[in-house]
Amino acid sequence: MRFLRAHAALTRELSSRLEALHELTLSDFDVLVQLYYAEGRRMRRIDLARSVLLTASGITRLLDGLEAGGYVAKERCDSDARVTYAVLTKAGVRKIEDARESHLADIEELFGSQFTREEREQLGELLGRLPLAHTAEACSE
Amino acid sequence: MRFLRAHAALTRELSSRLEALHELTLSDFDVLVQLYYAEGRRMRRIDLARSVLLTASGITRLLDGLEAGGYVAKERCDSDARVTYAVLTKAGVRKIEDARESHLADIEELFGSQFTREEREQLGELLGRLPLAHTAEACSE
DNA sequence: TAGCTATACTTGAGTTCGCAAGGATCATAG
DNA sequence: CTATGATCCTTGCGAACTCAAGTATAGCTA
Repeated sequence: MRFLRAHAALTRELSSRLEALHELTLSDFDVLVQLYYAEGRRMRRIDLARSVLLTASGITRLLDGLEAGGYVAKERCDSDARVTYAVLTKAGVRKIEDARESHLADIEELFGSQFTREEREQLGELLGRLPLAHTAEACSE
Repeated sequence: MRFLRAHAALTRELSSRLEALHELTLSDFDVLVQLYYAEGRRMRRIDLARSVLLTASGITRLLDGLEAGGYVAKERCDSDARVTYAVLTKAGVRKIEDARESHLADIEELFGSQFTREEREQLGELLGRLPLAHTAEACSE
C-alpha cells in the first residue's frame, strides 16, 4: 500500500513540475536520460522500450512526440532493416541537460531530503531486489 | 530510478493478474479495500478519492464501473445534499473477500518473498516518510 | 435575507498508455 | 531457394486518468 501511494504522490508531483518547467512527461524525461547515457546517444527503439518499461507501441508514440519536438531523430540500421535507432539531437542534448538540473533538485527536495545517505542506499538496494526491476541501466538518477 | 522501475514492473504484473482472475483494476481493488475497512463499509466519494490518490473525477468514473458491476451503490447523505456515499454491496463484500486472497498471495510472491520481516518493515517505514504518502488509512495490505 | 465563497460531484475533451493485429525483415532448416 | 518462425515496428482501438468547466448545495457575512 505504502508503495503504491508513495509512487502515485511522488510521480504526480514530479511530473507536474517537469511539465510546467520543460513541457516534458516523466516518461519523456526518462527516455531522454537513457539516450543521453547510451553509447553514441542512440538506442534501438526496442531496447529503449525495455529499459524504461514501456511496450513497443508506447515507445513509438512517445518518440513521435519527441521527434516532433526535434529532440530525437530516427536513424536506420544498416545491418538489420527491421530496427530503427532513436538518436538524441543537439537540441535533445541541450533539453535534457537543461531539464536534468531542476528535475534532480525536485527529486532531492521530495525524495532525498527525507533520508540519510545510508537510508537512501538501503532503500535502493531493497527496491532493486524486486523482480523485473533490473532493467535500469547504469545511471545514478 | 529504481523506485519508478520497481513500481512499473510490480503494478503491471499485479494488475494483469488481478484483471485476469477477477476482472478488477488495481485501483478498483484499492477502492474496494478502502470501503471494506471503512466504518459501515461506506465513504464519501471525495474521501475515497483522497485515500486512493485519485481526483474526484477519477473516482466518479471508477465507481461508475463498480456500480455497473453491482459491487458498490450510491447513498445520499441526509445532512449534506452535496455529498454522496459509496457503499459496498453484499456482492461487493463477496467480491473483495474473494479477490483479497489471490491478490495477497500475488503480493507475497512478488514482493514479500524478497524480504525478511524486518526488511519489509523498514521498507514500509522509509516509504511512509515520503511527502503526501500519508493518505493511506489504517489497513495492513 | 442576499451575496460570496467554498465544497461535492459530474461531464466533455484530451493524454498516455496497453493489447492485439498486421507488415516488414531476418535467420534457420530443410 | 523456400517455408517457418521469430523479431522490430506501427496502427486501430479501448481503458484509465487528469484538467477545466459547469451545477448544486452549504455556510458565512453583512
